[in-house]
Amino acid sequence: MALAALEQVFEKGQLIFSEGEDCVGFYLVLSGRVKVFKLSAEGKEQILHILGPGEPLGEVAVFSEESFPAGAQAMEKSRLLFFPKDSLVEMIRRDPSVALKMLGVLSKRLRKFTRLIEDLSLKEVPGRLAAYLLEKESSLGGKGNSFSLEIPKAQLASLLGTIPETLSRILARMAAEELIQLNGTRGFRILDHRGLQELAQGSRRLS
Amino acid sequence: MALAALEQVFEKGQLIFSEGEDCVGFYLVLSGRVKVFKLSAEGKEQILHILGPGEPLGEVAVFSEESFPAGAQAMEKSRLLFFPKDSLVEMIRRDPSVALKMLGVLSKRLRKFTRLIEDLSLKEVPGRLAAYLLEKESSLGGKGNSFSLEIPKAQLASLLGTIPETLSRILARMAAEELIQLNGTRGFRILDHRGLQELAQGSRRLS
DNA sequence: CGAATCCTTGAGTTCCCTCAAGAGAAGTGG
DNA sequence: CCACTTCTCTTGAGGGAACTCAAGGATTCG
Repeated sequence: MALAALEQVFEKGQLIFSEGEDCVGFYLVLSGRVKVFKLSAEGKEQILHILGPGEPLGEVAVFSEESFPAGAQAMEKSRLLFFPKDSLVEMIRRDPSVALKMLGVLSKRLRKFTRLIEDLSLKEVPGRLAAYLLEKESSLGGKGNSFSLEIPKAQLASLLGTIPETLSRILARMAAEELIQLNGTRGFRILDHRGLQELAQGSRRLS
Repeated sequence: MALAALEQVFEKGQLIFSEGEDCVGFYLVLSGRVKVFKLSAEGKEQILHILGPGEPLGEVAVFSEESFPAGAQAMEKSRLLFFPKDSLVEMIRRDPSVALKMLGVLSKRLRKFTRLIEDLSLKEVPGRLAAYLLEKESSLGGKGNSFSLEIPKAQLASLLGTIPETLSRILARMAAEELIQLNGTRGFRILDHRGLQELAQGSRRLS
């Protein structure tokens, strides 16, 4: 049997699937960026993750035989590869190492969620933001260099479990304390790594 | 090769492993109850899950080749079966269906975390509590029957991402609005299912 | 250049946490 | 069985972090 896989293109803002929908397969992101999110009754959004090229999407639903636990939407024009449910099971049967790989992916995701839960429950917004900035600096720029967010601030707020207004205020305070420097709308430079680290681990607070 | 597995007994309150420790294997709960948790810098605790007989513990660390992402502690005297890291990989090699089963377990856990994140980020404490009570009623008592918490309220608070004082106040308010009835320290009866459901989904608030 | 989106700032409110003290339950030992 | 300690839970007063609502400023895009 051939491993049927179908390439699909989603425009910016297009829904890939909604929470509660029946799962018929999973996706692999080829290009673009996709967000997975939850919505509250009042419409507030919590982003669970943002996926880029090479990352799988919707695998969870395949293994637990239920509907999608969250929605997914393209943040920009994106190409995805769709795998019908059965083909994954088939792939595992052919090559058991696929299973181990998949277990690794899920474990990593679980770890990421653990951290998000920790952040939401045990840290304040400045701490979450500090951690995010430090991580982005190292993955995008390199220590001491300036870097630029790849997502709008409203999306960042939703990723950090807050709202744009709060995010904006906290960035302003960080800048006032010379922890960071803001360049235009999305540009950043970290001035005080130590200070941000202390914020991230809760041993310091903004005044 | 024999599948080495070692039975271990942990007393109430005893640590099974700490966050950050190197993972040398995983456990299966035989009896008792075990909590998995995160601690903040100031000592506040967030319980990630409470595991009972038949549930695996610490699997995540096995697959992602890193240290434990959270700590684990016995909530009462518990017997656990310990499996060295390699034996799980070996089990999967012998019987690939083990991998599928494990994938199912991880998926379920991921789903649970998704809900916890949703709760922490998008719901208020009364909503989380209402959802918890409804779930416990159906798993312990049966609709309309009274039931009794199996954990101290302080632990419940930590599971819901709040503190005992807040929990206590909200229970009192729920009782005042005749949504629930409190019997002694741990006894409950749900009087108004509809009301609690509305609280849980955010379409109603306590006054 | 105009329209639309995104971002910032202000004022006010709410939820929940902190701190503190007392009431209740449970376990221990005399 | 009763005093004792200890643990758990409740209740009050106060404060702080973050949300809502509202409006103005900045960017981006067609």
